[in-house]
Amino acid sequence: MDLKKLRYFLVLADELHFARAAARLFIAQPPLSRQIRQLEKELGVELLVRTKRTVKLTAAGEYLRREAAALFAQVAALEGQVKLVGQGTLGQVKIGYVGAVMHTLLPSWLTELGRAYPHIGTVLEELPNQAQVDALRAGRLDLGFVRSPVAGDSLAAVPVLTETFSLVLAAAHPLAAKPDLALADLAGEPFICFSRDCAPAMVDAIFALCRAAGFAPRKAHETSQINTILRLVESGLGWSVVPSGVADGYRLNLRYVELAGSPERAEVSLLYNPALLSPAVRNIVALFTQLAKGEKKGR
Amino acid sequence: MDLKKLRYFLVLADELHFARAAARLFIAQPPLSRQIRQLEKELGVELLVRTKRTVKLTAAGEYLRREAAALFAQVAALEGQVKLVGQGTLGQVKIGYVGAVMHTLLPSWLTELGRAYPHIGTVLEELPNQAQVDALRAGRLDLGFVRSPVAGDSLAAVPVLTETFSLVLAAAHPLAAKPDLALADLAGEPFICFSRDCAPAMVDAIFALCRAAGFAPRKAHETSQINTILRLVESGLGWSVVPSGVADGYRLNLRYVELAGSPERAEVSLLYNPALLSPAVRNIVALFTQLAKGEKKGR
DNA sequence: CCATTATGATACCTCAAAAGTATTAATAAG
DNA sequence: CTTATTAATACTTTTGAGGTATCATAATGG
Repeated sequence: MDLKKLRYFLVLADELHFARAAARLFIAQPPLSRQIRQLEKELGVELLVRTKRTVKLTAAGEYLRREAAALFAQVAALEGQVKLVGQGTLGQVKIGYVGAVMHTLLPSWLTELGRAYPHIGTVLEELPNQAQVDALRAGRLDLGFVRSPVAGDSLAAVPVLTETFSLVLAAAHPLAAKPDLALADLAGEPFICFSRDCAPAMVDAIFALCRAAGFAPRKAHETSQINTILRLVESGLGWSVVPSGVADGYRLNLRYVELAGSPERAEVSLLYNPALLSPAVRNIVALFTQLAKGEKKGR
Repeated sequence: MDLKKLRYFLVLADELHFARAAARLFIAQPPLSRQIRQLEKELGVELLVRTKRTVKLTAAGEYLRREAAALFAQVAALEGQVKLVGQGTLGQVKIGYVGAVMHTLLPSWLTELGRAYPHIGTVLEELPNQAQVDALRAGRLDLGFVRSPVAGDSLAAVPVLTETFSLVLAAAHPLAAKPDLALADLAGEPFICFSRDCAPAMVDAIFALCRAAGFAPRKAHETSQINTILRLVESGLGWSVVPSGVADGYRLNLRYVELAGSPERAEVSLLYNPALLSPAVRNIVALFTQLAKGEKKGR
């Protein structure tokens, strides 16, 4: 069964007159007669009763007429949707992210994404840096928000957020009350450290900050999740240094001291695989690059 | 977009190899390449990335592959269903009936219909005789259960039920207590009559019964619904004669006396329009004719 | 009742497009 | 550097869809 034959049948079912239907289809009457008979032969069913100079649909014809119309609607919808996928305005995009960005730019950027491309769906997954890099290479992920720079060759990176670091300390800690609290004050205190495996560049930057303050931190605990670091700090188990942005995200009993004086910065980049660049991902990268420019200007 | 091209694409998307896909489609490789490129041109979208000796689907290709598979499933289902409609095992049939048969054979016959043809749906409508005849002629109805015989030329009738008549009287009526109650006893009493317009043959038979008993009934009230007749009789407004079958249907305070002695009979026929005979209706007529034979043998 | 008209079917021809064959270009592998 | 693999290209063949002319049949009008 061919869509052309079905289209012919639909017009004929509408006109119930071979010559008029053929005219509407811009073909002559005999080919129409033939196509319809072929369709009937294929289906093994009479679709029309041709009698007494008048053409009438059989029960099977009525049924086909009703259902075929629905089928054509679906085909048309499918064609349109494939075009939209090709243009990158329809689709599903898998996005990975490090936990911290959920407290900074991700929610508002996803809102913008929904506004700009309402028919693009997202699958979101919080993942450590390296897992995202692997997933992007393998095509299991379309986009990643990672702590940059990453070693990833073959992956493209767009810096989207640059943050200062902040010293963080339990509000209940004896030193928290000190007005001009600085990094050097914590030289002897236990340090809660982000895992170097997950974001080496960021950890290196934090250690560089300490070195500039004249000491090497005493590493007491290590974890790969910002949330865990802050909970440990709040519990009085030590102090830490985190990107300043997370201060807004978690409402805990903590004292933050921004370390804006030093040149060290924590950077988040948007990562994607240029070899597997779908139109939707291309559009999103463009949108997010634009948003990143706005953020920088906005500050 | 053509189903043939779509089928080619589906196989290619499955194989991701032009030569193998072409072999599976029993065509040579160049025509397949051409058809796929035509499909891409029609849709205005790249469906495949042909690079590095390896073929890969784009996002649009992935989308089309998924949706096209569903589309083919629908087309196959449609083809099957049209065939079933042609065979008369799928469809919807409009059935009219006079009220009385709802208390005799209709419920059990519809159960049998559901068992024999589970995919045939029915639209049931209680209608007087003449309305059914008109609707059958106009094609608004496929089948009718009527009091026969009917004047209807051009309609085919199959007798399906022959009933004796029963005299009916309110249980509270003075005469109801009489043990050997007969028609002649009611000569002077007011008679509740079925409308002759609706089923002339049946009313004529009832009057013939009275004439045989030696009197002409004194018509007090007239209605076209059995239910109304029985209610009026129960209220003591008069007596009537009805087909015996209805005695089982209505549980009212009535006394029935079967008039089996006379040759008069009430007959129900299955009526249909042979000019508009769909396969489903043909099957149902055959089934019901069979059931009617069983009923007759069963008695 | 016959001539006329309307309508779908049939016979035959034409042509476009789909499929086939041979070959090429490009790339990966040894 | 050669060989093998794979899709694309050029060209030919074949199929089948569409066109024209005509026929058969049934409704319509005088």
